[in-house]
Amino acid sequence: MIVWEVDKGVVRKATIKDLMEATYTLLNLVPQGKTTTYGSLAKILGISPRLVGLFMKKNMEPIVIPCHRVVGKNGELRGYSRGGPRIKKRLLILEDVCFNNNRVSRDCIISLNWLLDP
DNA sequence: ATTTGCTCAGCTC
DNA sequence: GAGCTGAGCAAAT
Repeated sequence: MIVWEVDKGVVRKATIKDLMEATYTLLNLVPQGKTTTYGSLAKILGISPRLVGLFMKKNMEPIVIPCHRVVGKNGELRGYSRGGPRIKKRLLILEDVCFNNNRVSRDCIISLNWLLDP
């Protein structure tokens, strides 16, 4: 479990809520027409990929969080609680994300790691 | 292409 | 508390 710095050197463990907020913040960095993966987010946050999925499912704030821009590492859609993968794909196509064979094509997936590096 | 093992918060009982 | 369930992933087959 990662540590979460508050202020004045006060440090505590990251709560689930912290991690959820961090996840959503990172998600806001993903531009329209691109996607990222559960694993990539998880790696940055130091949590398991499953947990990222769990956050997406649990969160019930519809439009503000672009949950549909998170896909499996191989480009598979995985789940979508609001209407299933069909709807998820439809949303992505609406954003000009390229597909081949029900998978998001590689060049529409960004890792977010190299966005943070420089 | 398919199977296997790992992982961990939430949900149910 | 114990046991089951996933919006996942990587390695082995």
